Amino acid sequence: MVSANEARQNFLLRSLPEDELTFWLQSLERFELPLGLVLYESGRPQGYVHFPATAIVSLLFVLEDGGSAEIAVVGSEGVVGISLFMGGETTPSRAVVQSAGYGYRLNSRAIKEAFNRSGPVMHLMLRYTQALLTQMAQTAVCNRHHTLDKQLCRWLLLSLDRLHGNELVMTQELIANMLGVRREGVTEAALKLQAAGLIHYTRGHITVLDRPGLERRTCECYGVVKKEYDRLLPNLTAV
Amino acid sequence: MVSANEARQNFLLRSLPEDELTFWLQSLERFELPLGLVLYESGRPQGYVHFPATAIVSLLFVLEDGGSAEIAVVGSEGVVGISLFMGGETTPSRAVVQSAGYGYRLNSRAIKEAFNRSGPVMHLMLRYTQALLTQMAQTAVCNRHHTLDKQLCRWLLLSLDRLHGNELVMTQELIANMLGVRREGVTEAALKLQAAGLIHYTRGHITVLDRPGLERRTCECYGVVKKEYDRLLPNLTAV
DNA sequence: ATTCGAATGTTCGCTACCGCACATCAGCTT
DNA sequence: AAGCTGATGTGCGGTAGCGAACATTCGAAT
Repeated sequence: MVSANEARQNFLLRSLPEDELTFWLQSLERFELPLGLVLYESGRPQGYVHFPATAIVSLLFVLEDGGSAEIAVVGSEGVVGISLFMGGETTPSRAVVQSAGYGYRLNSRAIKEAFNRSGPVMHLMLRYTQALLTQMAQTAVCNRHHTLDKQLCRWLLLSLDRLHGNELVMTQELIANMLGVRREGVTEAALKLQAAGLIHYTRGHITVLDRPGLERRTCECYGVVKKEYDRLLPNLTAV
Repeated sequence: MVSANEARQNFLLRSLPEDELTFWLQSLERFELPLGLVLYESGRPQGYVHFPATAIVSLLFVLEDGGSAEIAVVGSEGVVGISLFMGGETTPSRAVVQSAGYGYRLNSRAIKEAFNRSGPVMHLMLRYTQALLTQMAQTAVCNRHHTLDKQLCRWLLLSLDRLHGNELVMTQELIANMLGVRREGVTEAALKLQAAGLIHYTRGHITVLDRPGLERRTCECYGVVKKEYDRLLPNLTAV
């Protein structure tokens, strides 16, 4: 059993109609999300949707040869497991905890019932899904056209937006997996950003020193996605 | 006014409950889709959703510098304009007719009403949306990891699946825009495929000679997407 | 304090693709 | 049948990122 105030740490839960939230509290469970936990594996049925509170979850597509790429990040603004209400039950993607924390989970039956029972719940989830869709699409374009430097900036900013504070616990190896590039490439890009005074890092910790600087250096993709999230999910940033 | 049999050229329309389809027929309009027509421009409100019958529509993301990348293709299996029922009204993407033909359009109010009125309609549209989402995500990974050769194969196959016949009317310049690469790169890749006896082409026309060969040469991305479409949209291929 | 393993830094040759310039050519127009 | 225009072929130097091998160093554990 979770309190309403706890649940409100997540934007979607906070945006539910009052009576829905109250009803959900019966089924919501707090759920720890340690770094690296695989919430969903490609093609496997999912028992729960997860609403991150303090954690960040990456959605990854994995290739046969082990290559991978992050297609979207989900933090306290969203929900992991949209295929449950979209009707597909599974997706070909993997969901991995990228930044440790906790969240709340709701079992598959409860989310489906709520989705089908309540128009406002449905519309909220669908607007979020559309935002997620934009993030995925913009990531695709970014993969095609932008340099690793800029993509790293974008990635840092996306993560930062989903965290409180300005420090990421994250090795370059993991970032490389997310971006679908070589670790050495990340090292090189990170060195440049550090030399430019934008970030500082030590093993497994990245501190953002100059956020506006990062925003100036990143590609337009970050802004496009952010703008779309703000448009589709009003009051998202007004926390 | 469109007849039920005409409308059934599109998979989603064909999959509607009988009474829904009958009701839709009042509002459906046949709509010509000539090559290059821009159905939606990024960020512009959309008055209609379009159900292609014989045409193929590309969803493109366009960058400030004019760079672009196709994030998904929609043919007679789908619908263009999901943001109308997803609730966002617009998307940051552009929809362009990639292969001329026609389709049926339904005004924004009618699709929203149907979506909200009928559970089966909603679930059908959402399952399709999830399939589309998979296509987008897999495209993102493919952009990152696979060679132009393989991507061209994937692209040809995706287009072929949405056509009757084995000839595409399409210049290399356009394909380059879709894939987000240089035209010369497409020329080079196309030459290889032609040399391998898989395709034959003259100015603006590509004929696929050896489809199984293309399937052998493409990356796994094609198969992943196809499998997911078949899973989410049963009876799609049983035409 | 030492040790050890994981994280980071560095180098090398290589490949795919870019951007540009230009040559060629098919097929439509007149 | 000549001419034009858009489509395709080709060659160039340049670059970002790859893959592999290796050097270094932080910091946690003993």
